[in-house]
Amino acid sequence: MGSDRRGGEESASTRTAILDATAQIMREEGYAAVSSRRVADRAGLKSQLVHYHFGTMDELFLALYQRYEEQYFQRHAKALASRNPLRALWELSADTAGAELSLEFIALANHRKAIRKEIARSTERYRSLQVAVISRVAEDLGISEDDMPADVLCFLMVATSRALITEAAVGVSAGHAQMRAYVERRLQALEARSAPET
Amino acid sequence: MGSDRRGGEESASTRTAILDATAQIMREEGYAAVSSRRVADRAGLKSQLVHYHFGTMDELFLALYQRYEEQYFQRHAKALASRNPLRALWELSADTAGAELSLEFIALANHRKAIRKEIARSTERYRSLQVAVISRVAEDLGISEDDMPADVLCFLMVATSRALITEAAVGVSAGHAQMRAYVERRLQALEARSAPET
DNA sequence: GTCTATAGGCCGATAGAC
DNA sequence: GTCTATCGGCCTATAGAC
Repeated sequence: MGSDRRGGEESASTRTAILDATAQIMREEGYAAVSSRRVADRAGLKSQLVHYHFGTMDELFLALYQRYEEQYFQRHAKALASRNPLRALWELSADTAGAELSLEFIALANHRKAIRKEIARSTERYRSLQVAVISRVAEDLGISEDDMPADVLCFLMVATSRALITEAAVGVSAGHAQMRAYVERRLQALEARSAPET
Repeated sequence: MGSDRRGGEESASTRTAILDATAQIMREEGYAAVSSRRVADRAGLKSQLVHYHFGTMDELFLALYQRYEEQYFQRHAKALASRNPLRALWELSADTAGAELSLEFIALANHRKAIRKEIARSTERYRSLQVAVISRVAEDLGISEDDMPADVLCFLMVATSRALITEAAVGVSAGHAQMRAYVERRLQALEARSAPET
C-alpha cells in the first residue's frame, strides 16, 4: 500500500510495526502508557520515527483506531450477516481479547477531543447497523417491539458485555457466571423458537 | 479529626483541600491528568505538600477513593433501605454527576495494581448488598428467580447505567432515550404490581 | 527513511531550612 | 506544617546530517 500520509518507499512495514507496538502497549498497560519512546523501543526503532510517520501522538492513536476499525468492521459485518446474528453479535462483543483494545479507545476518547469524535461516530454507526438487524430478526423470533424494542435489546447486550469485560479486568467476578448463563439461556430459547425442526 | 497518617495540628483542612482538588481534576480531565503539581496548583499549595500529606500518588488516589466511598456508602445504604429500592438503586447509579468519578476510578484501577484491589473489593461488597435486597423485593414483586435471577437483574441495571454514562461522556446518545424509557416502564410496571391500592 | 542531537517541559520524590 | 532547592527521569516534538 502506498497510501502513507508522508512518502512511500519502504515505510509501510515500519508504519505497521509502529502500529502493532502501539496496540500491544495499549492492551497490556493502557493508553496512558503509550509514548513515542516506548512504542519505538518495542518496535526496535528510534522514537523520532514515530513522529516522522505519524506526526503527533493523537494522530498515531487515530491511525491505530482506523486500522482497528477496518478489521473490526469486517468481523462485525460477518456476525450480523450470519444465520444467528443475535448470538454472533453477543459472542463478538463478549470476546474479551478483542474488546480490551476497544475499551482502551473509549477511555482514551474520554479525555482526548481529537479521538472522541471519531469514536462517537463509529460507535453510532455500529449501533444503527445492529439495531437494523436485531429489528429484523426480532420479528421472526416473536420478540414484540412493544415489550422489548430492538434498540433496547441492542443496548442491553452491548452494555452487558462491556461491563463483564471491564469488571473482569479489575478483578470483579461476582454474578458474571450467572449473567453469562442467563444470556445463554435466552439465546437458546430464541433459537429453539427460530428453528424448531432443524 | 486527628486521624491523619502523619502529624495532626492543622493538617485536616489542607488534606481536605488536596483531596478536593484531586477529585476536581479527575472529574474534569481524567485520572491521567492528576499530578502532584497540578493538584497543588489548584489547591493553592506547593506540590511537595501533597507528598508530605499523602506520600505517593497511589496513596493519594487511595485516600480519595476511601473518602469517596464513605460518602457513597451512605447514599447507597439509604437507597437500598428506601420504600422502592429498585428505583432508588437505578436513580443512584444512573446519576451522571456522581458516577463520573466512579468511572475514573475504574479506569484507574485498570492500570494501577494498588488501586485495583480496593476497587474490586468494594465493588463486590456493593454488589452483594444489592443482590440481597433485590432478591427480597423480587419475591414481593412476582419476579421469578428462574426467569430473572436477582444477580442478573442487578448486573443488568448496573451495566446499563454505566454504559449510558460512559457513552454520554464520549458523545454517543443513540438509543439512550429509548433505554431510559424502557427502564422507566419496567419500574412503573413493578410499582403498579407492588402497591396497587395506594 | 532513518539517524544524532537537542530544545523545552512536566513528572515523582527527597533533603533540609524555618 | 510549610517552605526552597534540587535530582533524575521521561515526555513531545523539531532541526539537520546522511
